[in-house]
Amino acid sequence: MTIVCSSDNLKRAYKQVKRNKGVAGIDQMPTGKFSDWFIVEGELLINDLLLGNYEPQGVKQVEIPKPKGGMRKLGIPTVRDRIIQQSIAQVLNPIYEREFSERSYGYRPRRNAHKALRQAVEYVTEGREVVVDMDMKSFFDEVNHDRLMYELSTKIGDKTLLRLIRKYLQSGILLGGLVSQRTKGTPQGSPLSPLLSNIVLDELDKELENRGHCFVRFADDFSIYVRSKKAGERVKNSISAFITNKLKLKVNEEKSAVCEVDKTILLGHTISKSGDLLIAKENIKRFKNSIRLLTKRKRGVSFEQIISELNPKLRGWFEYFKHTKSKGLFQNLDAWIRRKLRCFRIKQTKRAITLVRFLKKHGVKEYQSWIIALSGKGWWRKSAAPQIHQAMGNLWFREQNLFSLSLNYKKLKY
DNA sequence: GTTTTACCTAC
RNA sequence: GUUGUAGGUAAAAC
Repeated sequence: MTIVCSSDNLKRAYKQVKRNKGVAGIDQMPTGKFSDWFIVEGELLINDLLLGNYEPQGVKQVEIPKPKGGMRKLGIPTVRDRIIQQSIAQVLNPIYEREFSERSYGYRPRRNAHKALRQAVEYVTEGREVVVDMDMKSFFDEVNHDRLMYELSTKIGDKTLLRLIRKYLQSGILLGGLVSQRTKGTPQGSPLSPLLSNIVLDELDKELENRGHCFVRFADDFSIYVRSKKAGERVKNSISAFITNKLKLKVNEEKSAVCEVDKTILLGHTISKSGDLLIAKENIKRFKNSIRLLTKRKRGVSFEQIISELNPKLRGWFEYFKHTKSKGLFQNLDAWIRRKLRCFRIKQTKRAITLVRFLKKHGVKEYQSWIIALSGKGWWRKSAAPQIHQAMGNLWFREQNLFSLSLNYKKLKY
């Protein structure tokens, strides 16, 4: 079988699974222990795979909270199955990558949300200011195994490999088959499922292309850009019909809508009619909450520690949203973060005398220090006082190496 | 060149 | 007995 013929493929798969640092599956074998196990049992495993006798192990069910509320059910395969699936994915990927649509951006090498957004912005600047947002209803639950297997058999000649994939489908490890059907929601978490979802939805891409639509797709979320509301409704209805009748998938009618481009969210962004990217409100709220969590006073955590925890977060968030038009927002957020940190720092002093000593050390007059220290204001009110600003100015934060959203934003523009 | 860490998005 | 997969970005270390 192609996936295990070269030991290099298996090794690469193992490295990838190990790098992801996932937890152990139901057999309790952690990623790090697999190589030891493989030395002893590997030959048997490969033999089973070659003969088509291999049976997948069960999945571990875990629920994690979704960022937008609700829970997401995950089905975590054992490390062994993750490695096998990963090696299958490594073989299938190059085969399918060649023929996938240019407008499909999720789960693919050299493609990402930014490229999808850039394409969407281009559509908008061409005057397509109405967007048809389509949402699939529990996509993985609805995938028809026979359709998928047929599609795979047109590209994959290896019968043993096809049988193995079918086993994964049937055992509910891959797309949530019988095992998960009685529960609500779909377990995800298999290395192969993103690729398979692209294979299933490639048919949709091809149809949209044939009809000449301007669209972007990221996983099961896709948006079609049109010039008028009327055209939008028409497109929505006919694509909806195509999805239910031809693809045998379900459309979530409640979450699918035709609306003005600046009233919908795509990949965490909103696009204005002038073609500017803006950060979606929900994402700003979520971001501020996570900063709040970090700057909540924790026992025995130093100021430097907080900054070093804050920086990667700020940088990561900035990296994702740096292409947006956010000069003012970034400035406001910077100011808000600095105030949070001032508040955190003066809270650390606890007593008035310690606060006075701290302020004096940072160049505030003794008399002024006492005024603020003895004022009845709470910490958050105090943190905005001029004395506090004098002791911990914007420049001071730069010396502490606090990442600045607005400074980095300026840096990329000029 | 290799490794690690952190962050973001989608499911 | 508590966090999966894929893609991406940055930083650090050797």
